[in-house]
Amino acid sequence: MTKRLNLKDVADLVGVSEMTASRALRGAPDVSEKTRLKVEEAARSIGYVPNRIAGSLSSQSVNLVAVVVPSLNSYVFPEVLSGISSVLKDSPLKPVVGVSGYDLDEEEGVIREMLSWRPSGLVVAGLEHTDNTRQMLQSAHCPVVEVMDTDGDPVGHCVGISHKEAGRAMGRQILERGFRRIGFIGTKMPQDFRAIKRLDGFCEALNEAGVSLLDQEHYSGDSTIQTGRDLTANLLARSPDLDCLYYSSDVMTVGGYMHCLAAGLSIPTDIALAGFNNLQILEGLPLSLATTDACRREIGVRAAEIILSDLANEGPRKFEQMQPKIALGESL
Amino acid sequence: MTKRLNLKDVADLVGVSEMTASRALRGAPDVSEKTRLKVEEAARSIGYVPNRIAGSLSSQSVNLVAVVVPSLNSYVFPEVLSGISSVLKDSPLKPVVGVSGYDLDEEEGVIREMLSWRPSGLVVAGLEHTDNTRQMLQSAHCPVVEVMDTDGDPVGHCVGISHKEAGRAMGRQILERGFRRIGFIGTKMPQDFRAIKRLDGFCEALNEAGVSLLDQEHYSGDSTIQTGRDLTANLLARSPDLDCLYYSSDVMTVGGYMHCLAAGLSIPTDIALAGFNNLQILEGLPLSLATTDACRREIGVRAAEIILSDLANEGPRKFEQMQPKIALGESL
DNA sequence: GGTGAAATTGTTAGCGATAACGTTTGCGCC
DNA sequence: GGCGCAAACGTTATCGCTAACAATTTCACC
Repeated sequence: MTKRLNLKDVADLVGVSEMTASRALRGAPDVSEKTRLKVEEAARSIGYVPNRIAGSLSSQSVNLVAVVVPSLNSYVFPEVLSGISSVLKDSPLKPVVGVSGYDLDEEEGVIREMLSWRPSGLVVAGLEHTDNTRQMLQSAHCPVVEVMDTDGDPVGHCVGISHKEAGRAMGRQILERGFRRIGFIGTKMPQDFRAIKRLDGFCEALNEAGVSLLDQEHYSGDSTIQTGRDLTANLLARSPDLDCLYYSSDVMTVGGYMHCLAAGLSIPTDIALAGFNNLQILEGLPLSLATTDACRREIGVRAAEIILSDLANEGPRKFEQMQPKIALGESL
Repeated sequence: MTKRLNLKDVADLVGVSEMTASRALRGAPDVSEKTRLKVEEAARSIGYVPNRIAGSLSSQSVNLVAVVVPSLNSYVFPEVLSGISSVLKDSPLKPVVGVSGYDLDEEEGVIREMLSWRPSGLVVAGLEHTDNTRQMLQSAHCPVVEVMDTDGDPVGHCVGISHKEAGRAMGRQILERGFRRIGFIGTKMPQDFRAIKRLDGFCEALNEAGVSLLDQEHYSGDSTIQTGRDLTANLLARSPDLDCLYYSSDVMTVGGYMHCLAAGLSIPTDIALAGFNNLQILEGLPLSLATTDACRREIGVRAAEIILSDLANEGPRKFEQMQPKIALGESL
């Protein structure tokens, strides 16, 4: 193991002060071109990597934006991330991801960990948090954006869609198409607040038309095609007279579709299917499945933009509600 | 905006020294239970979040493990991450993810950024790096594990599978089943080294039997079902006499399957399909598709274990080659 | 009560960089 | 040559915390 390199090593090699070396490497002004080149060359030659821990402590600024999401396996959040990254790419900031596992206590821990690095911004999925988390977000010395959901009481900025409204809209579409014997397949309730809200809105729409949910199935953990297929089989075995199924996620809907393919059910004649999110996996299927676009990428983009603008010029709290679009496809 | 809280605020509130407060909050020994409780209570009451930047600078240790992967959209790496996380969960270390976008220059930047935070360990996917990256990894003052691939010359520890061997094995299986008119669909070559290696091995196996690849299609960017479907359609239109297709990823294979469903082709009679990775999306399909399990989770687990053990007791460089298992399914 | 060792608390000195301000150098111009 | 200003470079203090060591308190036991 060789010596740990620091700025002094570079400075000494060139024969300048640490300050000059620091300025040169950061591209700060007040350094002659000649010196800058010498310093850069020296740093490269010995393989110096600046110590951002020291730099950040000294400058009281950290070029990171914390992003806390429930899961990376869900096909949903990578796209939000991608939106965030695309905006931050043109800034000095970098996203750092934390995963909360759909657990508010774990979220609290992850957010505490994140904030302990004093990031320049924090993006967190969802509006539901523990009291401690809310206090931390309140007193965080950086812009905070709560994303995905607008049905609730945000602590910081907020960008998302109304899941309740999304559920209601899909309910109306389904009714409008004449379906009346409707089932639901979704995540186990305590875990996914947005899925609950969609189901709430969905049921409201049905109730307004005097229709009620006939049957439902729940699961916990990440959504998978297999789960969707199995639960669809269960549900249809138990309630064979259902004519339409609403799923809390497209992944599950695809599973339902697979069940239908295997069981020889035709869609939407035998059974209609509708999901949520407008995930990429829907593209390329022989049948286009009904879904609601959750504006995931756009939410990420706006979240990052809000952080940048708040950092540039602290403005009032923003609350932006996007309008998710239903794609009816051929499955309704 | 309220005052930025620091350790002194907590210490003053309790009436102890910063050092005692620091020890209490870190759970360090040499603090009376009574004092510890008072300090913890005080910290909670004012909402103090420790500043890990300062802490890490002072203690010269950072409880982070950097993980650099090409993409988070690919369905592949989240599972490696999950393996890493499951192991680190029982340690003080936390994973931090960086995304290199299948670009070695970007990888260099991401790794430099990561190392500038002086992490306790670094996991990076792949053995191919720029010269600068290799130098950085060489002189990094933390354990480095290169994962996924064993066909090459690792700088640090290495855990993975031989993609060349995996390709060869699948080639043999395909030949053994009597297919001779074989096509390939994969990522554009410069981008994905492991896909190249699989194709190399695959072709070697064919050549040994006097068979050669009849046709192929390439794409760039992330693998999607749609792309798989489109390229399969293209390829079969151009070379209708193909009897078997090998894909560089299961996602693409699923796309191929979807094309067959839509085009009324029966598998494997009309056309046989084989992919790679053994992704979760294969589960629940009406037809089980041939694939090779890439041991993704297990690789993540071992990588994290190696970091922990290296940290505990610097040992010799490790090189671990896992044996991927072929699942023939019903598509060959 | 005095003693000594253990338990607990405090003090000092950095960690490696940068902000802020001070000093020197370069150089045009009278 | 000397003045004055700007560019280039250096010095000092500090960011918030912790390692290492010093000082104090506690307390069992004679």
